[in-house]
Amino acid sequence: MIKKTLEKKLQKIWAECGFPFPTISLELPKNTLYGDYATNIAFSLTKDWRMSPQHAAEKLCDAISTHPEFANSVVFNVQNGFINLRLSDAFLWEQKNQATAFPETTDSTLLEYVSANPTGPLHIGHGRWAVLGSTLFNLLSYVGMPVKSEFYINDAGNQIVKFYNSVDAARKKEPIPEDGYHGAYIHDLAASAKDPLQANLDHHKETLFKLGITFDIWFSEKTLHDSGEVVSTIEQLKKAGMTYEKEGALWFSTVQFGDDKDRVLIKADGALTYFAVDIAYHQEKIKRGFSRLINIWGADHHGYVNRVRAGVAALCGKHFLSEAHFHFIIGQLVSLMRGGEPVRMSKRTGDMITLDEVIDEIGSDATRFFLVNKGPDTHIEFDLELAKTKSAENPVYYIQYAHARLSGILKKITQKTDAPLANWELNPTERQLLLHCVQMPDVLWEAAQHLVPHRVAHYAFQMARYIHLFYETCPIAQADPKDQEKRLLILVTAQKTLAEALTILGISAPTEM
RNA sequence: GCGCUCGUAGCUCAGUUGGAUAGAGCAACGGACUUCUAAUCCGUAGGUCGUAAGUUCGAAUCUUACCGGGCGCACCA
Repeated sequence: MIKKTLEKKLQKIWAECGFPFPTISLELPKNTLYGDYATNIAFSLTKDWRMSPQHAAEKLCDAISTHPEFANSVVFNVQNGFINLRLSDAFLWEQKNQATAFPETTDSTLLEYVSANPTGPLHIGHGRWAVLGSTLFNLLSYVGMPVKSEFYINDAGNQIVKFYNSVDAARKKEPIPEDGYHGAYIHDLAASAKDPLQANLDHHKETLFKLGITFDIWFSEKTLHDSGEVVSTIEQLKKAGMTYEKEGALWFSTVQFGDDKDRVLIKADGALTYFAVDIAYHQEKIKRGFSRLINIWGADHHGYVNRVRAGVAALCGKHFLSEAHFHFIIGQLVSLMRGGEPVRMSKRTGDMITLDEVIDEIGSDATRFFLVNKGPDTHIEFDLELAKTKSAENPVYYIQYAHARLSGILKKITQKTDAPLANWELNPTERQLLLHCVQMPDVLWEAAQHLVPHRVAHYAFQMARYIHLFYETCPIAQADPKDQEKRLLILVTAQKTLAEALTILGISAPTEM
């Protein structure tokens, strides 16, 4: 990781020179003319040092610019108070061959996502959480964080009863209860002898598999009831004095843990609330040894975040109030349009487009890219007609084409590897591409730290841009042997790097298109 | 009404702990295929970063108020 390494080096050397800074953080200048990295440290010194940022930066730069540690690797210059760093070509070549060692993480993470009710088919919103979750999972795994993925199956409770009643009614050719499920799929389920819940679940698995998604753990809610976990969780809360009775119900005072009001655990009719089950579930996760929980939820459940967090904090320790140990990613909903008209997505109407249909229409790669390319906080408006007619212009093809083009060259030209590189000087296009390649570990590490999978998509797109430019302006077949050798090495690196990014995104890297 | 969230180019969206002249794609316009794949590249045009204050060397980013969209506010799941 270049950036981290440079930050540490700078900090160390400045400390030796008598400038102890707690941390140095490098940023990527917007304008690449300034350099590859920059630091604004001088701006924070103006008061103490009683000098202008420019002056302070020059002083700091003097201390390091001739340091042997940076000889042949970094060129410094000061502009507008910023200290700019430019990496040498030799350094870039060296980095290309360096294996990345990501810092070790002690936390063991459980990533729960999708967790759709098995009472109906998955819709595009589920697709979004699914793609976000699986990309995040790939990302965390890639940077060496221990992580397991889990799908929580809501196979108990009221909705399940209503669901079974609906299918039963359909089987008996009776009208479906008012408060039941009225989708057309209910009749399909009724026509089959299979258990309808299991049938839905199998269908979920198939749909997710089409997107290349599998889960480490499928966790059944029913097992929490059967094992007595829910009851014992409530007992535990009672003993801790965190519950009280009011109007015939048992309440949990979650307010003291940041919730805006207290919540019912056992209703006046003696039934458990979903909340009671859910905190038992989350406690169970921690009992299984996970020290960090990440949940991806739809925005329609965001009002639920605080009470679950409060519950977990009460049972398992206040550190779960912190995002570092219990993180929620709230995915905004996806509005599905067809020809400018909104498509309703309710499971109860029957008038819905399923995730399955979307994947069949535009393909897994495009579906994944479209859903992961945007931050989870944005509201996506997705027009199916538009997606179909413009599928050839989808950025995912731009990226895949970049990979295919490189493959095309490799098919025609075989690479000679062993000879030492005769010409390692980089022209701007070559340099841009190689630099971007060796920066991947930094990008992935930071994306993993901030839990922002969409940054991987942007990285891949940027990579494709540089590859196309390289392809257009740096011929290989007709280049002289020195350039050819050098460019082939860059090409192989770029192709491998892009393929890795695509793997994390769960998108195929075709060798021809 | 309260809470969460979003508002950046005509459209869809990036913009990293606050940094240098605000960034892409699509759409529009003009160029580049006798070449390793033109699903590409180059160029032009496009902006009161919702509005108004505040914080400071410096704000799209932080604070407050308002405007507008989405979603939540159950002894449903």
